[in-house]
Amino acid sequence: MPELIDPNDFLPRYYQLANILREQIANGKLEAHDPIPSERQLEEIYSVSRTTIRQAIDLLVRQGFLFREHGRGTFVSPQKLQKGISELTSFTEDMKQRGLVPGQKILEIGYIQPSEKVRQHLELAASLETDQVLRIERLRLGDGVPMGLQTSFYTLPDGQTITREELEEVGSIYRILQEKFHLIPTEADETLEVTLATPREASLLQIEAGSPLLLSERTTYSQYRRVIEFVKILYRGDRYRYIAKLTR
Amino acid sequence: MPELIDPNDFLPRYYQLANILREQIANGKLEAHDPIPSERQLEEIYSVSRTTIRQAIDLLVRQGFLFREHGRGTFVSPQKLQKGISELTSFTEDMKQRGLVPGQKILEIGYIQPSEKVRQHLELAASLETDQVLRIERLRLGDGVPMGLQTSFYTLPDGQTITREELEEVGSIYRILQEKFHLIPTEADETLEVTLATPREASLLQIEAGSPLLLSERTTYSQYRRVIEFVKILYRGDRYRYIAKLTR
DNA sequence: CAGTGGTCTAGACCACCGG
DNA sequence: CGGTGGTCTAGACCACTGT
Repeated sequence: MPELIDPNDFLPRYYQLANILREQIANGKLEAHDPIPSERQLEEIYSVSRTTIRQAIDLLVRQGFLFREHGRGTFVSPQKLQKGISELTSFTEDMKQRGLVPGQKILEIGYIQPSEKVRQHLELAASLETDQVLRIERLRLGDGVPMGLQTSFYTLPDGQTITREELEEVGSIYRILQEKFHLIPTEADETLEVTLATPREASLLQIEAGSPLLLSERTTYSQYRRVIEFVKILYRGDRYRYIAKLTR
Repeated sequence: MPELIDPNDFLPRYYQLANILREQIANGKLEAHDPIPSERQLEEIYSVSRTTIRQAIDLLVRQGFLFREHGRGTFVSPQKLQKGISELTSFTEDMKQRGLVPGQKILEIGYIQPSEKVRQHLELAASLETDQVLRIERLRLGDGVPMGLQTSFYTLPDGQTITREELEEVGSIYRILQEKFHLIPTEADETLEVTLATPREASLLQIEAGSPLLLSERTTYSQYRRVIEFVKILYRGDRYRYIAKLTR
């Protein structure tokens, strides 16, 4: 017998229904390419309107769990690579998803005069003001070994800032941004390219100078579509692989 | 005065409305962070129901043109990098989006016995059958200069195939897949990593052996969530940059 | 408080697919 | 043809935001 929808639950009904269906996919009650019940049948089963049913199915289609075929039905998608792909994640979350223990070594934290490139990415006016920008340079570790060299830039509200002690204690800047500044990263533009390690980068990453690196540059936006941060990460070419899910 | 919605148009109303709003963003009538009219106002203006309005707005939100704030309104997103980001595109489309003229030189086209890796990506049973797989190796050009070396693998229905002449004439495999086999690429899983050019790769790409390359491996799925192709592209590290849009 | 987006209902007609 | 998903209507109540 199917789990039911509780109209008094704090979760919306379409969301409860999506969870029920996702659960049935996860535990194998529904297998890849199986049809799920039709929208009219689901209306009967769960006593919610078709609009709500469709809202739940829409969500699962966007998340990649189901696909529709006009005139035929709605079916379970075969799940390929791990889920959570092409989602906006912090380095910390990224490592956890890959099954590695994230770590960091803070190399430098302080205010600098931003370069033209950094100013553009942070959307700062090209003024003569001594716009000071918080710069944090960290060696990022996965299971204790160097995975990448990360340099991030922030413009924080008013006289507020992030200290080395805070960062060492909390570990994740995203957590600080969310809890202290109520900024939630919701979107990002990222570019990836290849580059070669300078002597300094090489020694920090424990590789030879001239080794190939994967360079990621990312601008992250808040829930209000304002820039939160600009981040450069140099990943060790031999240890890191980028994963993306594309749709049409 | 706003453009209007034609109930007899072959396009659905929510889609027409989305086009109208997208146009207003494109031509600057609506600027970044401007509020658009409220959903009740849009009901009045365009004489469609609120459900339809919301369907149009949902579409634009997913496409990154608008964002909502509960209790405040719906606003225009600042557009950052060029559109079409993180969408599933063929090499041909990718080059066009970057403003380059796509080109190709077919190096080899024929049937091979797939390696274990290729067989896994194409989801072929690890049987003893002499599963023959179509392999196409092409040098891909942008504005006439080598951008990447592409090797793709296909399992096509029955006795059907793709010939060199066909490919040379049409230019894009995606067009052949769509027009001849009615297969529409709708989703893909992609990984990116760094590698170094072998002597053969280097000479084809007109770079020095040992130069850094960006290696993309992609499995593409049809509208029925079946594997269509497995593609490897080696991009010249000095000429190609990968662009992605991430959401949360 | 009034106005916004978020959720939901109970209908309706259409376009597409299969037998 | 009956069943499927795709679109659409005209309402309703709720949760959140600002003043």
